Amino acid sequence: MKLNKVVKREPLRQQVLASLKNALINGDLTPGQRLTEEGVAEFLGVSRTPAREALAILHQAGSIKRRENGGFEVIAPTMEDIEQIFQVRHRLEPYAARLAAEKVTSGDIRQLQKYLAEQEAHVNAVSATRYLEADRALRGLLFSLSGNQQLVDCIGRYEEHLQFVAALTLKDPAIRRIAMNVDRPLVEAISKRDPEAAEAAAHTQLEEARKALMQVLGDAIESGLYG
Amino acid sequence: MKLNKVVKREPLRQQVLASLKNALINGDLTPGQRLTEEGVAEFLGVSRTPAREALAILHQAGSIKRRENGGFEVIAPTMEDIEQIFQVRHRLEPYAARLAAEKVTSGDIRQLQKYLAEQEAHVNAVSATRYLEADRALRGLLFSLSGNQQLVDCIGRYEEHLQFVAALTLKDPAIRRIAMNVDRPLVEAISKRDPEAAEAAAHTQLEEARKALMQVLGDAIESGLYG
DNA sequence: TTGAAGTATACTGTATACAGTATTGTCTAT
DNA sequence: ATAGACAATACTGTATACAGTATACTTCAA
Repeated sequence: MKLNKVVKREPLRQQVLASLKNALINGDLTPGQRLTEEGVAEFLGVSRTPAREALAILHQAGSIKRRENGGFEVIAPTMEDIEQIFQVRHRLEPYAARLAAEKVTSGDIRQLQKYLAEQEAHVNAVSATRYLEADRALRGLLFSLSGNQQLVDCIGRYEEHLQFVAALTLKDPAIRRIAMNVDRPLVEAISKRDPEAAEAAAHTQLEEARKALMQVLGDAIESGLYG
Repeated sequence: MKLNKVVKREPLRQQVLASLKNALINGDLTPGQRLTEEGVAEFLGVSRTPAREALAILHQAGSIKRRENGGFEVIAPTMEDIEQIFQVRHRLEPYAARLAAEKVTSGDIRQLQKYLAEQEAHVNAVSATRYLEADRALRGLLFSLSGNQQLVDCIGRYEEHLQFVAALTLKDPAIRRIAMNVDRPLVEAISKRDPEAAEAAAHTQLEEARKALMQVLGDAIESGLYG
């Protein structure tokens, strides 16, 4: 039997999807922006088929919505959406943190702290990119430590809707510093394998995050930069 | 200006998707079963394109998974998956029930009770179809009464994974009768606008449902009818 | 009988063609 | 100048063609 090729060529669809997701996260695609199959296809130099499929997946995931007459547009979460998402987060994420604290291994703890250090290192940077990457990595690991894949999937569902607003919020180093102050205790509680403390820290962290996001979103809407 | 046509023709993709979803729910497609673009297309008399898109959506939703070498297969939730889903349900659904009890209107209550009566009417029927329809309708309404669309979406994420096993479980009228015994108090608590009682009833209901599903799934796996 | 090679088959990924529809811009007649 | 008709444009929905690849099958040789 022949071995599989080491290089497994990714379908174009996946590459297009990755491009679009990336653009959504880093703000190249802003809420309200129009997207058509042909436009995406042409821009990325592929045919309509993979573009169409990537858009369908994004649509299914809720990151974009169909326009009245053709095309899609990037979703612009309202303040109400954000409030509702945080209600759900309060139900799920502290629970995930608790489970993680019960199951975490020493290796996991090292990795969590590595991500945290990575955040610390970029907390005052001009660009928030590296900070955000470390943040996403840390959160991803933390949730997966819960050992409950269904829980991770549920959390993943709304994460994407938050990313644009979160990135907007964390552009400001001052807010990053505040965020670190509530991230540290969470990692610490998990490192001490203290489920109660982890759950409490997750609640605190969410409350801070909610306040910051609502503030920034409110300002953005008011100044007409959004919506 | 001309009025929009009243009849807005559904894309084939949607029809294919609906067919497949329906087949998943009522057991025409059983876990482990193979699905190919061409097979679906031919069976439903459409070209590969809409079939492909419907499959992509199902895949994205997690109802089917890609096979090693071509095609998809219907997902077969393991006992662990079900346990994990119920952990999530315990976090979300009692909360949704609580919110619903706080916001429910008299009209909603009438509708809930109508669905409950519909369930009662078919609890001993030979086919579980009508019972299941009423059950889905009731749950859908109940959750949407929470007023939190993000919460509804999260709940919707895993619902599909449960439906096959739930349908299998509720084939047995005896289990349907047990289910009614825990459904009634929930609707009652909401009708009384009692959030505490609603939350508690939802927990109880979930615990009963979990036990029943695990039992049936365990038997099915043991007898090799599944997996 | 068995192993190896070559061939047929089945399926996906991708591009492209074509039809249908809504919107927009333009031209003409009044 | 303006209303109304008509053409151009911009999309999506759907079918289909074609290439690439993995699997199964068959055939031929030792």
